[in-house]
Amino acid sequence: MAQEDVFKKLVAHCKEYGFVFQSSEIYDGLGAVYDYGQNGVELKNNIKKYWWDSMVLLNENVVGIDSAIFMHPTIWKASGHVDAFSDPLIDNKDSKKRYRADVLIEEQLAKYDDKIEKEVGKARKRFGDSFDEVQFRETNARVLENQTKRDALQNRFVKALNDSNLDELRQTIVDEEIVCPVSGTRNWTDVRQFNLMFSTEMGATADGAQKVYLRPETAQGIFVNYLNVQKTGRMKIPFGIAQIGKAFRNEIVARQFIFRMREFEQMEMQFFVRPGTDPEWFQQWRQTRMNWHQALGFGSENYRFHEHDKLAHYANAAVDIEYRFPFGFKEVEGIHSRTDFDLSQHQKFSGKKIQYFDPELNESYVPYVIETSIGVDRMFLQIISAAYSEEELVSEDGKKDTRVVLRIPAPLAPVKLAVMPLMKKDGLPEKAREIIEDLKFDFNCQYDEKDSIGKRYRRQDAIGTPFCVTVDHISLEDQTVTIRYRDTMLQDRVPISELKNIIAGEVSMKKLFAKL
RNA sequence: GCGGGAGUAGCUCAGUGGUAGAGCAUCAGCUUCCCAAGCUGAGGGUCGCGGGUCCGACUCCCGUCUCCCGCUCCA
Repeated sequence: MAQEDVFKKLVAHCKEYGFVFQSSEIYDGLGAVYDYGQNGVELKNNIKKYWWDSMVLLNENVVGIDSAIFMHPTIWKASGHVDAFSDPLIDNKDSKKRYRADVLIEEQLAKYDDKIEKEVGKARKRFGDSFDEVQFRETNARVLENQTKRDALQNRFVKALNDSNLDELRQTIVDEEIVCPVSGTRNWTDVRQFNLMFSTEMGATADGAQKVYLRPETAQGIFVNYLNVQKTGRMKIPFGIAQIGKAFRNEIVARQFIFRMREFEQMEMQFFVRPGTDPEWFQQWRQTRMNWHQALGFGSENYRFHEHDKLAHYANAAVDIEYRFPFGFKEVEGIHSRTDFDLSQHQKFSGKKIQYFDPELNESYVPYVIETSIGVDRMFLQIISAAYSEEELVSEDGKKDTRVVLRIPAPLAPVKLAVMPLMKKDGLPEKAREIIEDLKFDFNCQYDEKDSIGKRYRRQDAIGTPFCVTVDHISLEDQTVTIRYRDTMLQDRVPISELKNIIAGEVSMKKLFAKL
């Protein structure tokens, strides 16, 4: 089966079995926004619990917070998002290629530099040791001509950027006769500004309102609370702050189902360390995080690290953990060494001292930060992708058959067990209800009496229920039931009184933590 | 945002200028009983939405929304 087909089936399966629906579907939907259904929300909550517990419960030096989505607008200036999240884009009408207008102009500046360096290089070769480079640069006609053009372009470019003058940016591209590298033409569209941050207004009256942004990442909520948590929690470096929350990005192109959404959820942990120890903590967290992923048992060969060669403005090291999705290896989690960039920026913009007094060193410093950042929705998609399988079965009498089963790790499964009477009579339904009454406070249970028992098993397979408990006539005599396992389809007969223990052992998060 | 393709029942799809179909799924009843597809019956669609042409539009035209593929972007 082709991989795209697998992906299509996944999307269909997610809808058909109540995992993921398109947002506002009865109104034709809303682009790149999705809702989680009755089973999806359970799986999602379990993923968050797996992460949260592995961070906050398992590490005594990691604590959690829940910061607001709205934050002071200056935070986004300090973080660099106001500048970096808004790109002026221009399309070439012939090649249909899109470029960042500022990048095109920067490349043009580089071309002037190349021309100048070429002249200088030629002269150096010609004159050898006696070459006076400074004088050459100041006097050579060709160098001066290019330098003048370059400076003029530079000034014009900076002014246009500062004024956010998009027409001027376009005119600059036209005047410089910049061509599309693909089509070679100068048939450009207008320059348009894409702001990747959503904004709204706070304050009821129009004149008193201030522009606020929906956070494009949860990290800043942690940084601006660094002092609060460190002081009130009496935290000693190294320590971490974890947070799970929604973030919003107005993506130009948001596609591939829930892989890239405009409203998404992040699970982030910022780990504050002594400057200079950041490389070793970076190594440690990258391994810890990989272990967390692989503990789910989907096969280590399906994961890999992807080292960044191009680093974001705040980072001195960055690596992604990628999973082999049906559409290729894609990022699920990022581990970034963010240096002291964020805390220093907030120190600068807020005017508050954000430092840690290290008693061992007897000095104060701005801590360095190692960030682990994972998308809940991507993790959800990763698990569904990994868990989805179509199996060919051959029954005892040789009949061929297929089943669709979600092999979700039991601790993450939306429904832990289904209890069903073998037949809808003779008191079996009542007995089944009785069992559910006893277990429903411990596990998410489902009752089903409709259709044949085999069909009911398949329905549970399709949503990844790890255990099916069946009540038959023997149950009424000796208080035992059969428990059928999703992955093997095998059954055991066990006393009803032991059900709780058996299932609890299998669905506990401890089962996963044991592998960390 | 550009180019290409698509949108008919919960799902997969058929249909075609003349009152909307199938299979599966759902629900009710019966039957069998430990691995889907037994019998009987029922519900469910203003054919993505809006406009136009026409006596008449699911079908033709225009617009729009959404999805898929490619480009582009990705902290």
